[in-house]
Amino acid sequence: MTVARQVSMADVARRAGVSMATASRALNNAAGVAEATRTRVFRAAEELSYVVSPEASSLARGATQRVAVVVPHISRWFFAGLLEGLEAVLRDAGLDLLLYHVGDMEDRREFFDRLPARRKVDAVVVLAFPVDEEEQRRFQLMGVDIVAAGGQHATYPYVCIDDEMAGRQAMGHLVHLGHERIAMIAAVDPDQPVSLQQGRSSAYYSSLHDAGLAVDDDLVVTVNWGGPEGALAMDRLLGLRRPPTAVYAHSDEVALGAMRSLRRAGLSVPGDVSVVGIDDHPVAELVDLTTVRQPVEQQGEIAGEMVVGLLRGEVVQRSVTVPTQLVVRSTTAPPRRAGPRA
Amino acid sequence: MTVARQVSMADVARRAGVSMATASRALNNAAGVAEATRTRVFRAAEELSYVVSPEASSLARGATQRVAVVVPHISRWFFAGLLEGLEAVLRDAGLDLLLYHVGDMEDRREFFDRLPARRKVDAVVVLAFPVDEEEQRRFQLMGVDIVAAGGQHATYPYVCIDDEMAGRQAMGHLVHLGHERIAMIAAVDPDQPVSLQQGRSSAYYSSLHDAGLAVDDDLVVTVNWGGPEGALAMDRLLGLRRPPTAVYAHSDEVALGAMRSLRRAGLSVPGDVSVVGIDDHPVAELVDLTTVRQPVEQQGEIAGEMVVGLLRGEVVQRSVTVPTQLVVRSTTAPPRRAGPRA
DNA sequence: GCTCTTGATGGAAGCGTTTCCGAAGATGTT
DNA sequence: AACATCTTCGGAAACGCTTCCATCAAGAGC
Repeated sequence: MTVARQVSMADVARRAGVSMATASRALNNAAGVAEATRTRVFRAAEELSYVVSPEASSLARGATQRVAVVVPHISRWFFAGLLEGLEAVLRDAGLDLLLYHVGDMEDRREFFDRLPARRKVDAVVVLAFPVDEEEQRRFQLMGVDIVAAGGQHATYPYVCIDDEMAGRQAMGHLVHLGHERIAMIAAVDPDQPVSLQQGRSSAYYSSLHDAGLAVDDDLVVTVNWGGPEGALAMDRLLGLRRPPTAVYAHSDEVALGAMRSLRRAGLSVPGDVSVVGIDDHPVAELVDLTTVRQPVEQQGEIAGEMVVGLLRGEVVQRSVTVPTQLVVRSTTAPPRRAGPRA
Repeated sequence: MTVARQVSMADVARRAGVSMATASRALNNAAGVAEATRTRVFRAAEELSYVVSPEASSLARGATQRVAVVVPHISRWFFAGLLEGLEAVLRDAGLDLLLYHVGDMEDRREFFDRLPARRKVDAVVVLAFPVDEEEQRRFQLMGVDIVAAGGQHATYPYVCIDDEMAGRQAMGHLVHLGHERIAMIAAVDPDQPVSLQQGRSSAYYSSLHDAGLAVDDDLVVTVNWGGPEGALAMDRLLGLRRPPTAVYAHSDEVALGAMRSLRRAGLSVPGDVSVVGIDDHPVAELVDLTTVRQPVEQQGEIAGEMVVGLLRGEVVQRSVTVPTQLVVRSTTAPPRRAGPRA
């Protein structure tokens, strides 16, 4: 694998018959370069297939043109979707995206220890996790811009959905159908210090309250995020003396798990019990799951725009909340007169 | 957001009472530094909470400690999984990961034009897409190491599964159950020049052949990758005078789509028709889909190890093929004596 | 025709490391 | 005691670019 000697800006300048200063200005489309000169420089660069050394450029300029993205889970649909949106706008803006997976607390410590290495990036966007005070100080110290996505944040600009609202859309649907014994399967991320989606839970209680329905503590079960965990939760609910006629799951993945338990128990959905999720995960459409849609890529894009704005020194909105929307498919129906067979 | 003046290596050197040369050597654990001196330098660095400037370091050293990962789809499970594995080993090796989404041909051109900007990365791993000759030359020109994952590659080291084998495992299962009219829903990526997963198709024909079964062209339908597309394909198959009693889908997502069509048509799975996929997507478990499992994260990890090896100048295996495994769940069963009701 | 702007250009000083090379002590050999 | 060898260390030249500042030429204004 032979590598031609890297052609440097000096080569371009020489070929174009100008000084390096001028070559640099021309190449960067900076002001104060005669049009003819600029063209000449560009041609020379073209001919030598020259491309600037980002290292040198960053070093001299003091900005890296890179932004770090910190995610707790890479392959979970929600995060992958955010990432996709984010990448698109960052790329359009000529920014490179450094990906960091920060799963558990250990990773987190390491990340804050090692990585925010000075000047590695100009900004970082943290996806769906809170940043404690000490960590905020670190960020501040390294002087990077921060934006958060997928969860609201006190200190930094953020984009997210209104979880409470999303939850109420799901619950409202169930209530509206006439359900009175509604269960909630709440999902939490074991590796995160706190849940960012409190709203999803509180929506349950407020909806019940608004509908004049009593809350039965047996009907809410909290599990770690994930399909199999959702199934476990459903098993528990099915073991109740009076099982629910409907279940509200914090996410589609959890809902899917619940449906599996239902299926294996020989119960029909929505005949015996209705199920509603949140997210509108691509598979929701494939299994005809009623859910509340949240625009995922769009959130990523907005976060991206915030970063770009910040980097340009513009003032950006402190927060934007994107709307969610109930999508009724076929896992929900009015309750049986006599509830599911117990 | 006030930023303290960046402390440089000169500060550290001064504080430790040594020259920059020595400080640099000490910090890099290079040979030829007295133990006492090294300790002193480290302490000074610690006290000043010094961290090297990656830009300057790269510039001087000529290596970036960064690797680019090029993916055709970020949020598709398979790629996200690869990414997850890859990120983990790259991170352990102290390498940063630059993410590039190269969806269609347009992106691709842009990528090769702009991004391989000299020195942005030390290596690139391309996920599941072929690299044409011109593009190979570009790579060579920029002198980076390349590894491929999720598809075999003629020129670069790669890691992948044996698609033919995976397909045969799926088909073999169907044949073994006694099916004789087996359909195939082949999935292709419209944005990619060629399908990297030819083996999945050829397995169909060879399995049929081995079983002494005739091929009926009506039974194979090719669609773009995706659940909804799978559903369409199934609709077409159901329209046949003699529909299949089993379908082999190129992926779980496609299989899921097919199942939706089946369900909507009032057909039961596996009662009326059996369905088998490939991948063992997390939801496969939740819908009890029979499938062929491929270790996704592991492939990412292996690709990562290859990169790390290459960067260390070691010789790495030209290719590694990870094993797949049939996972029988409940979407497959022997055919009805009289085929599905038409 | 002669200053005054204004616009285009070049010189050169950084940016923060790494690393080649030589200097100096320290150690070991006869 | 003189000399060769090692080890440890400092000086200084890259690395490839950006940008401040000065210079210079050419129109503008009188």
